[in-house]
Amino acid sequence: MKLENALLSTKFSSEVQKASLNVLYSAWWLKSITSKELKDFDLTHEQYNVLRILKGKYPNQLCVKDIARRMIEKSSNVPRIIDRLEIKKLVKRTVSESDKRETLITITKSGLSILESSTSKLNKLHDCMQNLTEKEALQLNQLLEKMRQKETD
Amino acid sequence: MKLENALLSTKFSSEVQKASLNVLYSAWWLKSITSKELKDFDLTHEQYNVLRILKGKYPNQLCVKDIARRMIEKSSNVPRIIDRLEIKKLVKRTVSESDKRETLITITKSGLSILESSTSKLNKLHDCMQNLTEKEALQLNQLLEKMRQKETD
DNA sequence: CAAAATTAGATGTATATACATACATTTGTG
DNA sequence: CACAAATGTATGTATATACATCTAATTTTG
Repeated sequence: MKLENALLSTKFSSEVQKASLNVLYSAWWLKSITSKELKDFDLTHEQYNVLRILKGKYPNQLCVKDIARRMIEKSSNVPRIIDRLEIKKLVKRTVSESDKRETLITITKSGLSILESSTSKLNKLHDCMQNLTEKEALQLNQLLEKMRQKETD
Repeated sequence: MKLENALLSTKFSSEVQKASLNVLYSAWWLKSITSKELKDFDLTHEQYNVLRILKGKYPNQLCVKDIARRMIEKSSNVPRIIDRLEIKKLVKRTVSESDKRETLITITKSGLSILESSTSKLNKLHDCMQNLTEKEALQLNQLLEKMRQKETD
């Protein structure tokens, strides 16, 4: 859908301003289609993201701040997301021996299993909407990174 | 910042998958830099968005569902955002005469004034980070719309 | 035209975001 | 080594998201 139809607006002051709105809308769109799939697994987008990060380092553990650093949305409140995953026994908390301030998070067998099946479902969705070629995706990545150029590194 | 550095990850299964994460991260990045500016005006991103929509039709009024249809994030709970704007006297609610189910929302003088000054601040921010040319922005818009191609219209 | 279905908006609940603060542990410095 | 500063995590608060439910008004229909 064209942005004009999605927002019922035709008044954009420039292509640059329109691009900002387009990025925001596209992110909402992506989140909402994936969340719909994750619902079958009783996972939120953010819970899935934490599980995915933990799996990336499995069987190593990660502490809360290391997870936070890898989150897409940096202001995510990771301890609270962990709370919900822990209740569902998808992760385990242990106090770090080397630094007792740190809480180490381990993904459980159950967590790995639910991550695997949900990822496979998301990949199927992804294949269905493979509208962009790899070359176009590369171009999109370059443009987004150029947009964020001034970001404090 | 490159996505690899933002997410501390180098394992992307494809440029297409990376593009999804890049869109999500870019949206978070855009929201967080604009929210920082809006804080001076005691406005959230969503409150600002509602005011902007109302101004677009000013001096005409809009009912709640017409605002909702123009929101970037379609799942926004517009009545509650209106609640907060109403407390700050930036908008006014009136029951529609033609259809008493509808609530008509009017932006107040105070709302217009705060919108004007916050918009001018955001535009300044925008100028500072004008990294994309109009041509690149157009290309970005086209790629995002191609990505969303399968969207049910 | 009365009953059923639909629509508009408000409200409730769980989770998340954004940010502040509190507490415990660790590190740095005199 | 004591004590201040910094760090890691948990927790509190306001607002938002996502979605369900409720009420009132309107439209459809039989």
